[in-house]
Amino acid sequence: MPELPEVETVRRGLMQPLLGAIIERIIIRQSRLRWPIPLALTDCVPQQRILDLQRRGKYLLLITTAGTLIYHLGMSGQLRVIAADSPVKKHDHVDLVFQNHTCLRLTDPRRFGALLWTTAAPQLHPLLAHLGPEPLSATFNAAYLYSVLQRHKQNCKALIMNSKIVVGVGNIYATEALFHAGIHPTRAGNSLTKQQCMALVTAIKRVLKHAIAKGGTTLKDFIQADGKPGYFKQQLFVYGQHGHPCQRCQTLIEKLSLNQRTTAYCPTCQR
DNA sequence: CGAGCAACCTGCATGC
DNA sequence: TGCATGCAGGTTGCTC
Repeated sequence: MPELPEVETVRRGLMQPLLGAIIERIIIRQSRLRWPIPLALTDCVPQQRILDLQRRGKYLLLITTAGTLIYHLGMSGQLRVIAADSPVKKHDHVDLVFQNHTCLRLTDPRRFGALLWTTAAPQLHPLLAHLGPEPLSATFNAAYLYSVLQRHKQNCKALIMNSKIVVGVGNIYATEALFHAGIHPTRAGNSLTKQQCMALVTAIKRVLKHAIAKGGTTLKDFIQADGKPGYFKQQLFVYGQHGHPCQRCQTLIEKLSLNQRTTAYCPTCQR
């Protein structure tokens, strides 16, 4: 489900209901996600207060008095704040129950998501320690991207989706950003000029900011914390548009499989 | 070390 | 209607 804009949308939606809430207990119905959910959570989280809600890449960090809960939504994860006694449906794997009788419910049919715990600074956690810069930060700029891409001959789409290079850019937004930058997805990283890296950085930032402003992209099941869909889908130029005319030049959008992911592009606009 | 790709899961659309 | 197939927003970790 989520790329960076969707996770950021979820974070913003959860801020108001969760900040300051005190955890009463955690209910783990299915611990087998991407990694096993640490059962120690049962003892660690009761009585802890939620101090902050942060995001690093696609990871959502629930900072509590005693440590940090690290959520990842994988492909199909959803987080919603609902009444603690709401009926439990299939794939409702974890409830973080609060003293005010609400709960943060994690639902994840495909179970590619994760819920982990650390008492250290979260950025030191093995999953977060080697992540690249945030795409919306000043650290992610043309000079940086050019210097990194110079060292790789892999196709540029795989490189911008590599979280060691830059976090948060998944299949939808990588596809869209390459269109807006006029770069063909199969181009080798080390073949891009400085100007193209500049265009790509600009396009990534623009697409992500725009998607956040629209509340993310709802394809199938993504919903915001308040249960509403995201509205970015209407702004997609190439993702899912193969067979349709390019909005810029009318050439039919094509698709190919790259790094085991479907990639759409305009053969005229992207070179 | 980099690059390619299998694997982890379930649900859904499609075609026979 | 039923069944097989392929595809889906992510990421790690195995091979070569």
